[in-house]
Formats: sequence, C-alpha cells, structure tokens
Amino acid sequence: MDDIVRLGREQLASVTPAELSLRAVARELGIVSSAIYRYVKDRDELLTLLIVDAYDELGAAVEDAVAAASRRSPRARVLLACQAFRAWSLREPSRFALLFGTPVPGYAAPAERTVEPGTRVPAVLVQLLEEAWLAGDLTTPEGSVPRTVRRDMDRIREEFGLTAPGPSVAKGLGLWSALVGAVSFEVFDQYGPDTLTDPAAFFDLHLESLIAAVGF
Amino acid sequence: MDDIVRLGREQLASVTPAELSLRAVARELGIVSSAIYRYVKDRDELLTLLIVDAYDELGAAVEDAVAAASRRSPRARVLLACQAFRAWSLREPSRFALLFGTPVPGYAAPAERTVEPGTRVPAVLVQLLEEAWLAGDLTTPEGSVPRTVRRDMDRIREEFGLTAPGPSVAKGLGLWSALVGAVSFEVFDQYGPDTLTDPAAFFDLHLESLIAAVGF
DNA sequence: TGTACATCAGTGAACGCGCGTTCACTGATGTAC
DNA sequence: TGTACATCAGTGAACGCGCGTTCACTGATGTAC
Repeated sequence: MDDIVRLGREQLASVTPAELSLRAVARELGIVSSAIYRYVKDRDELLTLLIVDAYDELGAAVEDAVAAASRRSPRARVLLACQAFRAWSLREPSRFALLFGTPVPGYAAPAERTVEPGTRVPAVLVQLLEEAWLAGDLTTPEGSVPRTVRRDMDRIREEFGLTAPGPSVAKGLGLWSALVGAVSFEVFDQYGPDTLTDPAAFFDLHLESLIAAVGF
Repeated sequence: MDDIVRLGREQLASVTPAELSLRAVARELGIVSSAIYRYVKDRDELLTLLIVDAYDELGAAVEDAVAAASRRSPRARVLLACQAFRAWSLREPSRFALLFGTPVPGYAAPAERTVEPGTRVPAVLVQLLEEAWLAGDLTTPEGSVPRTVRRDMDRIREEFGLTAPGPSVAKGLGLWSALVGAVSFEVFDQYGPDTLTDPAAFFDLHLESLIAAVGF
C-alpha cells in the first residue's frame, strides 16, 4: 500500500526531512513498528519514495500551469511556470526542503529513480526557451563562453534536442538556479525580518528581471 | 573557552547542522558530557554561537575580497564578492547549510544576535551598488514597481543611507538571492550528475549575466 | 463439501544506539584574615 | 607563614526519549486436492 507514502508526506508537513521516521509512519498507520518492513526495505527507501513523489507532484503542478496557458507566449508561460513553482514550494515547505534544501545526512539518492522526475521542472523551462527561440522571441546573448561550458551546454542541447544556442541554454540553467534561490529565501525565511511586506510582488518583479536577463 | 566554538565548527565539517551534538563537542573537548553546561546554556546556544561565527567568517571573507581590490570598479568588486562567497561556501559546505539550508528543526535563531552578522554580505553588495550609482555606472531600471515593494525598498534605502533608486535596490536584493541559489546548487549537488564539468566557469558566466541584469 | 497446507499481514519483545539534560558530588585553586 | 573558607572546573550516575532494525511468532485468508 502506498498509504505509506501519503503518511510520510503528511509527516513531512510538520517535520524536517532529516527527522523523518519509519516508526512514526508505522504508528500513524496503526501498525507495529516492525511491520513497516514488509512494505519498505529501509528508511532510505521511504526517503526515495517521498522524493520521487514530491518531484512528481511539483513537476505536474508546473507542467499544468504551463499547459493551461498554451495560447500565451513562451515568455508568459515561463513566468507562470516559475510562479507555480513558488506556489507549490510555499504550500509544501518541508517537501521543498527535501528536494532543494540541505541533503539528508547519510542518504544518497539513487540516481536511476530520482534524476528523471527531478528534471521535469528544468525541462519545462528549457523547452519554453526552445519555443521562444524557434519563434524568434529570444535575443541571442553576446559575449564569449568558455569552451568547457560550451561543451556542457552542447551535451544538454543534444539530450533535449534543442536548437537554441548554447549561451541561451546556459542562461536558462542560470534562471533555474536563481529561481530556486529566490524561492528558498522565502521558504526558509532568509530575508531579514520585516524586509518584505509583499513577497509575492517582489518575487514577480525579480522574475521579470531574471527572464529579461535570459533574453525573452 | 571558545574552544567549544572551534570544536563545534570542526564537528560541522563532517556532519549536518541538525545532527550537531553537545555530547560530541564535550567528548572532543575531553570532558564529561554534563560539563559542557558550564559554558553553554543549551544546544540552541551552541547553534547560535556557530551561526554567528559562520556569518562572521563568511562576512569577513567577502569584505576582505572587496577591500583587497579597492582600486577596481564597483562592478568588478561585486564580481569578486560573489566569487569569495562561492569559494567560502564550497570550502565550508556544512556551515553554508547552517546559514542558508534547511532550518534546524526546533531552533529559532535569536534575531538580536543573528541578524546583524547575517547582513554583512548583502550589505557589501548594496554598498557597491550605491558606489556604482554615485559614479554613474548604474543604468536606471525601467518599468514600474508596485507600491508595496517601493515602500520596502525605501525602508532599506533609509537603513543603509542609500541614494540609489528603489528599483535598483530591488535588483540588488534579487542578485543576493540568485547568488545563494547558484551556490546552493553547487554545494548541494543540485545540478544533475555530469551536467557541469567546469562549475567555476559556469558560475562566472552566470554571474556576468546576473550583474548585467542589476544594471552594472 | 471438507481437509491439509502454504502464504501472508501483522505482532511483540528485544538489541544497541546516541541524545539532551539534571543532580549531587569532589577536589583543586584562589582569597581573606 | 598559616589556616578557614569560597569559588570553580569538572565528575559520574542517572532520567527518559525515540530511533532503526532483527527475530521468532501467531493467526487469518486463500489454494489444491
């Protein structure tokens, strides 16, 4: 039963990922602590399940936001995607922490289960970038790009079948990290106390600036 | 004795902030676990000490990097400040996590001890912004800014005695969160595996773009 | 329709661990007269 | 110079806690003949 995932998710509402406890999930399930091992190999296994679950829900939220506005410009949809990302993260601070915060000590996510769902959001961003490029809505960045970076970007371009130029892809990746930074500032209360009375408005403003920097 | 802080710092080298243990510090000190209470009121107290210590060391690293290049343009010094930030964070991943990662559960930092040292780095950025503004090296942002955000920025301008316009200050704050985001991607290994072969070069490139977006 | 057996979900006790924190204490060092 | 006393750093035992994980087990449900 994947009631277990549901209860783990619920537990994460009130607890940090590092504190996540198999015993607590069993307790909540109304089952003796050892019985949980019939369903889940390990505490690590539960963490993996929850990470994949969170990535998938987050990915779906962002994809839905973009799909619901398919008539609008790539630029507008990037904005919506980022806002959806922020909204989900503020709604689910602990699951955000699970995905983007301090790694859980002693836990190593198994790449083969975790990388693909974790790529959904950046994939959305990069695809909108490509759309904008194809539509001629993207200004080509000037300035030179080091060979090493160019090679890395070419690998990404190949992986996603992109025709947008490497420097643009690099800017897209930069947007992704900046977005996570901005959201993590809000989720983790990183702005000083009473610095921002209207964080949503500040976020939108900041986003405009970031998106412009990408070339939209 | 503030050997305790030193040992706490050392403990953080191999352990996540949430796992920080008074007993382990005592052990390391060669002292029985209860004796630690002669020096430190609480586990929370130790955390506060370590947070202040980390903020101060980080702040000093960034300030030094800027001071060592006092002849260079504000723009160049912003770049150096950000690179110093990144360098310290990669050198001290766990202390970076203490300051910018998932908050330690059950711990609330006492604002009166924590806010001022935590402001040192953003203060550097904002002062360089001001310098650039005074030198006429900052392009004035166009586009409108919501009233709420304008008010928040005005409060910051007053606090730091800035003459640079509100929208520029907002962009500076945006740079700050984007910087933390980019660094946290590296420290927490958030880029997919094998995505970036030369993260330093990518960081520098991204930084150029961020700094340009601020108007330098 | 009835019996024999296998499968399966869950039990309960136990292991060893490390933690924060308290308490009454010992013994060395320093100060006052 | 010597005694009486206070201060102070550290001791050691104990408390109660929750955790992950193991193990041999019980009893209900399902399947085969």
